[in-house]
This record gives sequence, C-alpha cells and structure tokens, in this order.
Amino acid sequence: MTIGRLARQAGVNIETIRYYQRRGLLATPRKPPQGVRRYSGETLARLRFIKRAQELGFTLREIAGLLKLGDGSCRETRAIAEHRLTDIETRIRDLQSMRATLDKLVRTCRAGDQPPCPIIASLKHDID
Amino acid sequence: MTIGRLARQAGVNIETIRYYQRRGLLATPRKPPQGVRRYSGETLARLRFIKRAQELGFTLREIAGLLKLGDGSCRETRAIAEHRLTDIETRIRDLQSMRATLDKLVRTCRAGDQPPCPIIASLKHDID
DNA sequence: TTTGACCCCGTACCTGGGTACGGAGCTTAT
DNA sequence: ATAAGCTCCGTACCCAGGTACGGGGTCAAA
Repeated sequence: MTIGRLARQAGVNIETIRYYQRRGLLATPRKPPQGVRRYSGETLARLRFIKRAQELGFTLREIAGLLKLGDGSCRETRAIAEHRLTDIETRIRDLQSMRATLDKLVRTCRAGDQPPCPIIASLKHDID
Repeated sequence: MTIGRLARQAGVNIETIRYYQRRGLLATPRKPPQGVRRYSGETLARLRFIKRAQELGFTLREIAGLLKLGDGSCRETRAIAEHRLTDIETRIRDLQSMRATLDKLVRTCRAGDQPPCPIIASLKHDID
C-alpha cells in the first residue's frame, strides 16, 4: 500500500510516518526508479505497536529499543518496561502532591471567596 | 541588585530571567544611559512566586495570569487553579491506568522469564 | 490524455521551558 | 588604570513529538 493508505489505516499523519522513518522506528522501503514506495502489512503492525506502546507511556527512543529487541530478550525488554514503570510512579507521586496542595487551596478559597486570595497568599509566602 | 545577583538569589539562570521578561512575567527595568539595569526585592519575590507556582504544576502562561490578577479577583484566580487541578487529576488517572497495565505485564514477564515476552506480545496483539 | 489526487524531499515551524554563544560595553577591586 | 568579571543583546540551539509547506514527479480513472 502507499504511504497515504498506510497512514489512514494506522490513524496517523503521513508526516508522522516519515518522522518515524527518520527516527529509525520504521524502515523506508526502496523506491523503484519509476514509482512510489509501497508498504506492507508488517509496517502497519509496527505502527500499531508504536501507538500502543505510546499509550503505555513509552518514549519513541524506548519504543525503538523494544522494536529492536523483538521477541528475543525478555530480560532487556522487562528492564525497559521497569524503567518506564518507575518513572510513571514518580510522576504519579509528584502529581498527587500537587493535587493535595492545590485542592486544599481551592477549597479554602471557595470557603472565603474574598481578597486576599489564599491561593495568591500561599504562592507569595510559602516557605522555600 | 544586578541581574546576576538576582539570579543567584532566586536560584535561577540569568537567561531564565531574560526569558521571563520576554514572556511578560517580569518587567524589564529601564537601563540608565550609562550603566546596567538594577532589580528590586520585589522582582525577587516575583521570581520566587513563579517558582512556587511551577512546583504546583502551573504553566508559565497560567502564572502570568495569576500575577496579573494579583490579590484582586479570588474568583478568577480560583478558576485558573481549578483548571490546573482538573488537568492534574486527568493526568493522574491516565498515569495510573498506564501503571496498572505495565505493572501487570512486568509481573507476568518476571514469572515466565522466557520468550515469547508477554510485554512484546501484548503490544503486538492488544485490541485497538 | 488529461486532470485530480497522491507521493517525494528538504526544510522550516510548532509547543514549553528554557540554555548557550559571542562580541561589545560597563563596573569594580586592586 | 587596568584586568577580571559582569551585563546587554540578538540569535541560535536543546528536548520530544510531531506538523506544515512548496515545488516537482507519479498514478489512476474518466
């Protein structure tokens, strides 16, 4: 299939496919002297793999690693996933802490609803 | 004080201060014909305000809004904070869902520890 | 065979939050 | 008064993950 059809099938932009080729996530098939490049269903599967990995939070760099490893090395694949998991857990904790503070401030603000705003006050005076 | 001293006091890079000036978060004091710009403690307080707001997850655009509102409008300030809170909650939920999936995959992988890797298999076959 | 849709390729641009560089002018301590 | 160190200013670059543009080649259906 052509790149346009591949893009539609995968639900990505044509430019994204070219970008992945530049990033080394997808091979660029040979272009016949007369004609355009053709893509196989395998490339489509690879694109879907990339999308699902992105939904799990993997970066393109990590996804390139996963693709290169393939079915071969469970251990190395798991190491990548564990690293991603650790990072996600850190981000969750950071966000939860922000949420707790923000939630408290918003509640206090709603209770008073008049200057001086506790949100502003907190940002001005919080201990460093 | 000079920009270098201000940067050291606030714990930010000089270039960051200039960047904030370009973004409209900080005013650029007039430069005397002979000499360099001088900054007041008020600018330092503003910088610290920005840093604390960043720690709560606010974007620079939002922080510019908070600074413009000042103590004036509790309601508008709260609207910004509520928006940030909603966004943070969404991100937490997304990350928690990623964590759940990843954690299950990593555990399954650890249990088997041989190809075909369940992580790779999952990325290949997940329903769209 | 023509016309409209599609592909190719290089390059530039986008968001967000900065960082780096380099030459010229200014200040400060000795 | 001179050297070291600072400031100023414009511009370019960084990360990630793309998106956009424009001129030329190609393909497919009427």
